[in-house]
Amino acid sequence: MAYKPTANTEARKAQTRQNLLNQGLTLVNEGGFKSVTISSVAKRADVATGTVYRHFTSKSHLCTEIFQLGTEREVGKVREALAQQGDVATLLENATRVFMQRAIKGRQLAYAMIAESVDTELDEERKRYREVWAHTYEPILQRGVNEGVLPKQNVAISAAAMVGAMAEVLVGPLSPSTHHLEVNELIDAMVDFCKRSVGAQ
Amino acid sequence: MAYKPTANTEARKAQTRQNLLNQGLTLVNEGGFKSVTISSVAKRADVATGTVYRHFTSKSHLCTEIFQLGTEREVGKVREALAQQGDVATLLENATRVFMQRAIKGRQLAYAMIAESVDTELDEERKRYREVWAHTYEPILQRGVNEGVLPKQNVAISAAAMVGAMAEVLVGPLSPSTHHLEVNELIDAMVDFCKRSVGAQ
DNA sequence: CAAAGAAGTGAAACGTGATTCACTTCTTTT
DNA sequence: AAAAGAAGTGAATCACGTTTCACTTCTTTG
Repeated sequence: MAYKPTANTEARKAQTRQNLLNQGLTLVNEGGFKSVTISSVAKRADVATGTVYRHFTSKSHLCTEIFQLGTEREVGKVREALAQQGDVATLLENATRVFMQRAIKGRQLAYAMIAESVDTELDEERKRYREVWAHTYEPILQRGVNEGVLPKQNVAISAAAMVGAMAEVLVGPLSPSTHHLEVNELIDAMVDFCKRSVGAQ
Repeated sequence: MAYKPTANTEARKAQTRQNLLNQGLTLVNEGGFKSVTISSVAKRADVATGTVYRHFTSKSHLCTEIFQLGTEREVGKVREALAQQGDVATLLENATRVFMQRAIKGRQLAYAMIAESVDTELDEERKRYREVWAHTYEPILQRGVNEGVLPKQNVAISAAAMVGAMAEVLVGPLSPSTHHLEVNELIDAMVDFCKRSVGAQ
């Protein structure tokens, strides 16, 4: 008589869970973490609020996972760009473009992921991911330094600083309202900035 | 019989108001905006919660003024550094050091001022101040470009990016816990980074 | 000093959103 | 098909901080 869900049932449950995360991410996309409430997520995913608690122990837990999902996705894309063949300057340029381009569509998301503060728990997670970001850029910088095409520098700091620079221009003067600036102009400027900042060319 | 407060009484009131702001700023310093509540500020200033509403129409209003107070202070210091005599590279270096040094003691404050999101109203204010920051650095960059010591570039973007870079390393890998890094090492690295990023030597 | 009005008080009302839990529905097992 | 347990529900409760307001205290004026 003892009931154990079959693989199939478990899969369905997992799907609900995943759906909650996806809908949550969508919400962040649209209005940042501040628009994520248990009921807003539940409504989007078309389940009751109580159901959310069958999958996540607390709102913090839910937000943390949403954050991870979103960040992992972006980091992955940048890693991909950096894993290609090519010289340091080119790869750096490509990675910058990928990061910027993706962040611009989905600016709200980028902002939420990089800066928006929610609660202590999520802030901790974000701190961890700052390192992930830095580590994403570190290898290419290190390679550049080793090859002698980049000047000697603390690559960890340079990497973090580069990410910060990109993040800032995304949420700063270039807010959706302020359009005295073409998107491409911005990206080009940042490509130059990033290259110069680490001493490429 | 109609009572009108004398200058003296008004001064005392103004003092209460100022005290609320100062105590609020202290709280931000210690625990970010999230630790600012009407009652925490009131308690610190040793007045009742209701009193706060005699001076500020709402929590948002209070936070906005605290934010302005804190930011104005920092911007002022950097402006001062940039107003000295000297060549572009030197002034830039000095300004970077001032910014970084001040932000490091008072990291929580720096973070709160630059990134911590609180409510829509304050976010608006922060957006305004991002421009202020950018404008603070713009003139020196423009001068550098004019003098030909810096390469042609979009100085507004460069300025914003520089600020972002500094902000990031302040809240990132260099969190209070992570001390594998000397403060001076960090500052030096950022001075180099900033100079390179705008193409100074 | 008495009246008028400003400044200050703080307990209570409110608002918002997280969390709980008794209950229903769906799946599996015998 | 009945029992056992998992998944899902959503109204009710709770937590926590903001805001209000009737009231007290302080200051000024005639």
